[in-house]
Amino acid sequence: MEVTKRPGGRSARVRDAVRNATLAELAEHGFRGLTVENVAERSGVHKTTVYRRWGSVEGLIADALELAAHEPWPVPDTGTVEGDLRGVVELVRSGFEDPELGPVSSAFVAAAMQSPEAARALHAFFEARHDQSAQVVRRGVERGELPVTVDAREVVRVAVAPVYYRLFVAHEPVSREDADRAADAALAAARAGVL
Amino acid sequence: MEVTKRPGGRSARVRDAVRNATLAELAEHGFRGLTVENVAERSGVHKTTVYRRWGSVEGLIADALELAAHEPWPVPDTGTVEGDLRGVVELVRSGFEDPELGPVSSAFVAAAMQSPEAARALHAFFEARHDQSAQVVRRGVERGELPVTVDAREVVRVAVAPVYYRLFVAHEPVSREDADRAADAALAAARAGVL
DNA sequence: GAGTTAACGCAACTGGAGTTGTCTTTGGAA
DNA sequence: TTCCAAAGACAACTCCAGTTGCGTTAACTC
Repeated sequence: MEVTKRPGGRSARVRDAVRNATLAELAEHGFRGLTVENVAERSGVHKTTVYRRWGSVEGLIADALELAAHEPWPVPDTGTVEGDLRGVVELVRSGFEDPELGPVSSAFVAAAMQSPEAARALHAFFEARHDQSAQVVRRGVERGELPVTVDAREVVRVAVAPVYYRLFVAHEPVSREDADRAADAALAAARAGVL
Repeated sequence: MEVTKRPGGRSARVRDAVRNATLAELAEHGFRGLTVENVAERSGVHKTTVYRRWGSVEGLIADALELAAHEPWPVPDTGTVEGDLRGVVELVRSGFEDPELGPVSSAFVAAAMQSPEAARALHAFFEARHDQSAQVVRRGVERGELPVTVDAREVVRVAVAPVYYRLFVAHEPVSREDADRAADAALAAARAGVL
């Protein structure tokens, strides 16, 4: 994306300013409170510029999302699949509890439900996340803790799904125990050979 | 909710007209395309009235959601837990593929992410759904297919979660096989005693 | 069946999101 | 250095979601 003919200097500064402003606004006011005008004012960039380059709030979010997708994320390494997978799920859960990251992450999910552009960006984001997280499952297979037939990415999906389901669909609280149980369930299914 | 001092006659007609118009608009244009003005015009009710009684688009959705929560839904009865749980998950999956129900259901999920009011309504909705669906698990326990210690509602959650996760979070397609696998995974975990 | 008032209809208004046309700045190439 | 075009700034405008004040209708009460 972003086929800019002038990547240097002012354009780059503007882009960074807008991205940072987007994240800051998102953290403060969430997706509902995100407006192009506020982002423009906060970044010091004129609103017409933001409209022309990003088009809308969804565009802003899609752009910020691409940034986030490239950021590395700390895959746990406790020595056992149980510990690692629990760690991954707990990382997800606690991320949404964080007053800084929580609103931003939630905004991403919300935006993707309304904008195909943001949906594509979020899809790519999770594609990357699944790949990274699947590592803990693959290590488990290498250690002989899991059958070689397991679909590592699918195990990750099944493990984290209940957390997202509770948060964004059923709108129930998610405790640490809930997260652990979800990880354990995915693991049990993998051991039983259904994943 | 809805402490109406004049539940009869005109007020009731207005309420029904608006509810139906909301569902119709939702089915046609989805959550993004839902506006108070369109609902007002379609229902033949003046927009001021809609604004005063429902407040906003989210209010309209929350109201429609309460209706949906009370509607019974066909819990499968195939004779085995496998069949029943697969049936439940497949019912969820196919529901979102349905050109009629799909957009409406998706709109509910989307609205709940932006409005506490809709979130509460959706929470109640899933509370009811979980209760009804848990029946298939309880029957499995009675038949001796599952240990008596299982948390029936939790099994349901883990079973359907991957479908919602794929659809609304990771934005991946969900095949029938994916749905079956999710049901099987929850079942395997239940048999292993982790749910 | 007459009075009361909750609920609805109507029209005019407000505010802010998004657009358009034009001028100015500046990055990059010759 | 010079030049040109891409990208940004600015102001003025459009348009529509949401509001307000007031008149009208029709449920409920006695």
